[in-house]
Amino acid sequence: MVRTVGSRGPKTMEAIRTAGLRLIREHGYEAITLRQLGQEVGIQPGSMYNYIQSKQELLFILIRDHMVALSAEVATALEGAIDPLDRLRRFIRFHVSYHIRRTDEVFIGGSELRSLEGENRTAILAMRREYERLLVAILEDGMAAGQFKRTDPPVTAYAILAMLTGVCTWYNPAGRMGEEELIRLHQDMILGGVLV
Amino acid sequence: MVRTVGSRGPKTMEAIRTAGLRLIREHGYEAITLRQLGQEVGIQPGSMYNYIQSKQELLFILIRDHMVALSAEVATALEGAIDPLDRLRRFIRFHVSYHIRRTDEVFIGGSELRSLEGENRTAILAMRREYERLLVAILEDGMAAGQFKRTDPPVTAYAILAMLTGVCTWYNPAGRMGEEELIRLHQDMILGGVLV
Amino acid sequence: MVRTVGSRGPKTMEAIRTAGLRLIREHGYEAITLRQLGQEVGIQPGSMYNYIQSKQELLFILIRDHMVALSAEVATALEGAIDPLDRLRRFIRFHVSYHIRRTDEVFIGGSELRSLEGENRTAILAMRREYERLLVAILEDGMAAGQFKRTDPPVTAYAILAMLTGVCTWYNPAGRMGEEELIRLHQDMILGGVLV
Amino acid sequence: MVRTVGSRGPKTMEAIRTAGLRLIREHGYEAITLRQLGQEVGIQPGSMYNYIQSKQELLFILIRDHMVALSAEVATALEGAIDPLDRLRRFIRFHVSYHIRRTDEVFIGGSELRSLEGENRTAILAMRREYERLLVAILEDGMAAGQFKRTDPPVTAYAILAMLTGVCTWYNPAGRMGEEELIRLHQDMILGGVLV
DNA sequence: TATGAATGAGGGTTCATTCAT
DNA sequence: TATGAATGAACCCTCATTCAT
Repeated sequence: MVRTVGSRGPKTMEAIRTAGLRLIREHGYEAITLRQLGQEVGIQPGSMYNYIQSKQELLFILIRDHMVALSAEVATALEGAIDPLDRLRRFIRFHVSYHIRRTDEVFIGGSELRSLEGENRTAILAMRREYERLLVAILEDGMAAGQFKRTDPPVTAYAILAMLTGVCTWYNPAGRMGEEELIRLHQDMILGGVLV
Repeated sequence: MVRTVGSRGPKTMEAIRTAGLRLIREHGYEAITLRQLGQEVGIQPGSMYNYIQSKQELLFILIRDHMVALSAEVATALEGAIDPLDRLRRFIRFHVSYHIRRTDEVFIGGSELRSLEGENRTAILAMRREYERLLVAILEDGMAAGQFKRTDPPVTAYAILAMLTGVCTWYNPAGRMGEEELIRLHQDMILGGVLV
Repeated sequence: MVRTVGSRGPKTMEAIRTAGLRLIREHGYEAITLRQLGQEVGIQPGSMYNYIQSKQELLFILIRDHMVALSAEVATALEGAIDPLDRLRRFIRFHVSYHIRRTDEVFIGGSELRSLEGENRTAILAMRREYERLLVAILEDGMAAGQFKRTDPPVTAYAILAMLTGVCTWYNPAGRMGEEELIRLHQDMILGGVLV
Repeated sequence: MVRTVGSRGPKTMEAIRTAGLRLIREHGYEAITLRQLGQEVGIQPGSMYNYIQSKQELLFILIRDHMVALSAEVATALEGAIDPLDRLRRFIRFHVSYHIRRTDEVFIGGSELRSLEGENRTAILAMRREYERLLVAILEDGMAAGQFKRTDPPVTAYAILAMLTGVCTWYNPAGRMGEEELIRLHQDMILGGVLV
């Protein structure tokens, strides 16, 4: 759709990233072709190789950059907070906020993991585990402090992450629910459940 | 790997389904080839066309049959229950149980929706909406009865479904947590949250 | 269209011939499939092999039978005629008449010759040459008798045959010109040309 | 056979056309494969798609270009001639001459029409009708002028065209009859018939 | 005789990738 | 940097043919 014809230099790489994110999100990594991508960007397929080494590398870059940003931003979001309950609230706020801001990256980062090969996959999985560990640690701390019910922390973390990450698949920013309300709803659900 | 050599007739169709589910789950619909599938089943790729009309149709059949089963079984699971709280507990139990029993179908049913074309996609989306409506209705009833907190029912339903459906991506039946415990954990989380 | 479902025995062979003629004429030998043919006849493709040895053999049979009939009938048509002019008139009458009665055979006999392999092709070509020789002989006799202009007999024969055979590609029996008139027109053209 | 190794750019397209004409003429459109064609041209089958959109389009291009040339050249051939008899002589001369110069195009243009799909076929048929109309008009004019016998002009035109077009199937330029003699023979046959 | 399932070869076409210009 | 032409592998799918039942 958006076709930056004749884009040159650094702008081209940016155009490749943007178009790549959108196309892969929409059709999946295996389903898209470098021809499609080139057309979207406004260059010939062969020219793509001035910017990327391979289709696989493009996927890796997109996911890795997203994971790097996620790690950096979550650190900022939790900065200074010590109380487990406070940290959990902040974690939820950050995660939801990030996931509706960068829907494409997040979605791809989950669904296209299986298309990553060898070391690429290993590297990303390590970063994911690190991120998950943050939540597990919060839960453990909260349980130790007697604030949270005693459960299996990793499993509870997975359940929570599944719920929080889900927003990137169905949340519509133009819909009737605003970001703030969405965050509250998730904080309430996770902290207190549905019961009155 | 498992090669049902010389499988004939109806057995072959069943072998195609089983191998198809596993392969698509593992590599994705776009990534697998009918050669792979044929090899797994123990027949030539062309012979597949005695059972399916196209690769696309195979995907559709796999997802559709899963949705049909899901609809039928959830009805049984909720049968006779009237109290919204009871219905919610049963819904969670059923959903979790089904999702760890039929991991492949469930995973594919979510991740490969985008590979369905035209009417195939429309048909499946309709069935999904119908299923989601069940949970929305339970939430609405419970709120009306004053049992559940007042929230946006569809959004809450999406959040809950995301959490429950997540089990198919990470739950390991051979791990230290049994099915019953997993169900309880989810019932507790959804009903009462993490707070003490 | 006409589907003789469950046809048995000798009727089946006849159905194969008829359907074969129509389909090959319409789409060409290479373009049709035994599946199409089977469907038209009302049997499975495999069952065809109870009647024919191969697709190639079917083509051969269809063309050969047509050539045999052509040879037999032209002999009858010329029987008793001695005068070259009389023979030529009869030849034209017969050729036109046969070619609008058995359009499919005739058309296939010309256009699908190149699809005949090895000996099959040789055999048919021999029969064709024999048939052409008839006309060449008539022309030679007529020239010797001073009735026809002196020209190259084989070339003239080819030219005449091209004109006469053409009717099977464009003549419409339901159109405004009847068979008798069509025959006269060709007799007149060939004998006297267009000039007054 | 002739392999223009390493042919680049426009030369390749020309090589595809030439080889295409020869192969299709020899084996028929349905019977040839892009692998064969590629080998003849000296490129991989897939590379063909830098020049054509599909096998079907190649056929269309070959036939269309021939029809365009035919139309253009016949106009030149008839230019300035008014007398119907003169026009008819010129038409015969041109048609025969063109048909023995471009045997492959002409043969394909007739025999592979049935392999053209949808609009492609419609377009070519329209061009053919236009060409045939030229001859019909000449005949009508000549009859009106009292020069030609009164007959059904379209049918007579078909008969003449069948004879004239036939040369492309049997004429051998290396044989004992030269082009000029061939033209004369057809002019004489059509104008005056075989009778003395 | 007829069927249904299978084979094995191959057909048109696509695509990531390369490279001379 | 960008292009256009090429490669080579593979993909989905079709088809003549075989054969146990």
